[in-house]
Amino acid sequence: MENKTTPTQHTEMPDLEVLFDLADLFKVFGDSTRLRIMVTISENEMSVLNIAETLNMEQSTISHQLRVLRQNKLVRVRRDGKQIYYSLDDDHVKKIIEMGLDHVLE
Amino acid sequence: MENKTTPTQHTEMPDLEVLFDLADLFKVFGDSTRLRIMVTISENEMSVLNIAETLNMEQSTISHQLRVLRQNKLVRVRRDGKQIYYSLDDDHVKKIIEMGLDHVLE
DNA sequence: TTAACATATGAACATTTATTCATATGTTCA
DNA sequence: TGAACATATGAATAAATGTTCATATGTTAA
Repeated sequence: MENKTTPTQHTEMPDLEVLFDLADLFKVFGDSTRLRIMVTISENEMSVLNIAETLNMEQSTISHQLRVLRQNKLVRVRRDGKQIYYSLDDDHVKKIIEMGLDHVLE
Repeated sequence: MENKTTPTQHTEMPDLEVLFDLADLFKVFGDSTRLRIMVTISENEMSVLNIAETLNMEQSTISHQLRVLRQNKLVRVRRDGKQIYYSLDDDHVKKIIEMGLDHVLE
């Protein structure tokens, strides 16, 4: 637990480039399809087709968005035969989503 | 072949509408100008012009983005004479940014 | 090898969105 | 009241982005 009474605690301002990267990260979370994918694979890994069926969306759409998630290192990939299974990369990702949910649901 | 075996229920999947709201929230964080504004006013409230000067951007740009932040209840507003002072709404907002920073900086 | 399936990708299109310019609204003080 | 200042806003523009369609790549089994 943190004590909020510290009077003059200044967090350093992150420099410009970091803030651009941060914006890019949040941009990835700022699309409902990607969010739904992340939530869908947050507990168990899933194949691309399985995700597409679950969300009732085109395989192509899911694949495109999975690439975005991959490029941002938010998902893990595992190939098994013809299928490719995706899962959330780490609990960090889940935490970010939950943090946002807290704000939305309040 | 739509026979989906019941998944092991861990956390409940947030319903569709909540995920849309969540995406909208992250969308707000997914712009570097808005992020810079939020970081800038995270410690001390600031007038619009002051923010614009600090970030070296047009007053109009800042004002437009402040409206977005206002509409999403991420900032607090206080008028004092001609000036209008903005500050971050609560520590929740700061937490979300810090959580994202953790991921970006790792 | 070929057929069937699973996934990825490029191009086109439509939609969203951030910024700028010009101007409106609102406030203070002479 | 009017001038000067601070902020907000509408319209226009340009850039970014998500989805779809068609097709390519990659894998397995016959």
